[in-house]
Amino acid sequence: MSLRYAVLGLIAELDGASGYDLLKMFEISLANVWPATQSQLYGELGKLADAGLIDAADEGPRGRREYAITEAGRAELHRWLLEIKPRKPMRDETLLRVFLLGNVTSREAQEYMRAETDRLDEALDGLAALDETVEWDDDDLSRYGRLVIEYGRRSIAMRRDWFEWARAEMRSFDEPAG
Amino acid sequence: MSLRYAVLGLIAELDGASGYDLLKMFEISLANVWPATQSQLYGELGKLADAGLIDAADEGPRGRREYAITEAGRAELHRWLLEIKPRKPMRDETLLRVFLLGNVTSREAQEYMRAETDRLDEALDGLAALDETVEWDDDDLSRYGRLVIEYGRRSIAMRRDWFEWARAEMRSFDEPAG
DNA sequence: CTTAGCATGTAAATCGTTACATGATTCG
DNA sequence: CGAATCATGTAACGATTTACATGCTAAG
Repeated sequence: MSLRYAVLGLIAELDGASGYDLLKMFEISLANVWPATQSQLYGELGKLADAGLIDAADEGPRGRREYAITEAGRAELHRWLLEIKPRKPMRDETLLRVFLLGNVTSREAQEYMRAETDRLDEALDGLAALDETVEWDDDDLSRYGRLVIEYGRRSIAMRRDWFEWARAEMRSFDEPAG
Repeated sequence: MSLRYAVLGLIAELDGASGYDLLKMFEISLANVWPATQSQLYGELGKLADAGLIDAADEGPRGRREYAITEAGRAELHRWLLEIKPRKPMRDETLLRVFLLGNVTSREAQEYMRAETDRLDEALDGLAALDETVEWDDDDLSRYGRLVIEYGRRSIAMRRDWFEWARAEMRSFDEPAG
């Protein structure tokens, strides 16, 4: 159900947005936190309107249809944000690989870890460069968005350090058990 | 497609396992990295067998059917582990909430962050306690599993620190922009 | 007038979750 | 025998991905 609230939340912050607007918004902001395709988005807009959580305006210029959040929508969003606790474990494909890394040779496994460390180093450099060019506004989306970006940075840094540490650990796997 | 390789990888490491065995294995090991339901598992076993990546033995005692990985399966697993790079962004419901936190009052948002910090502190305590009781074997699954557990610990610690930091940042949102 | 960008939708396939259904065997 | 555990499967629904299909409008 999370996409539903991602869409509802974006409509609430933009107030007056078309499916197309939201799609662009997803690309530049939510993409790394909760990706969504165009198909999914338009489908969700229909369901939200049916549920009375958003109002759809009549068709404008190019068949454009603007949506605005209703009072019921605001209440539902508020409830979801504060009262519903996420409890589903996140899927992490990289970790799944590490978990199964006993299926390749120790040499291959360590090389894999080294490549991942390098990749994350590059990602960190990229983020640092980005940070110098982006200008941040003072609206809610930008302010909370900045916090999420910093989360991303810390997350990458942690992964990088872990890969380096884990690779060192793996070197001891070759030695006879002690 | 990841579940496919999770199952294939587990069969490779256990060599000679039933759907039921794999299900139990998922619960105690992979659950936090790649959860799967019983339905999904049995479905995947059928598909893997159809694809010739695993061999199904005849029905044993209670309708039990043992699976073993084939050479083709090993090759495919090896390829996936080392050559396929994960590129899909991970979905993170908590981050989605933070992103949309401009939709509640600043007070509510900060209280939310504080609660999350506390929750993660508890999780860290729980992990520390667990670490003292669990005994680790010397097989691949245990060794790589231990690395994954450490990843989990670092991940939680990072999240905890970030929530604390972000909450402090949010206090400045109330002041007039500078 | 042609292209790029705006704008919306539908179809098909796969993946994931929940629930239901059934039967065999072991242990007390 | 009755309960717990072993063991497998199916049905239905919702979420996600990919691809296709269509038309409008602004700018060069």
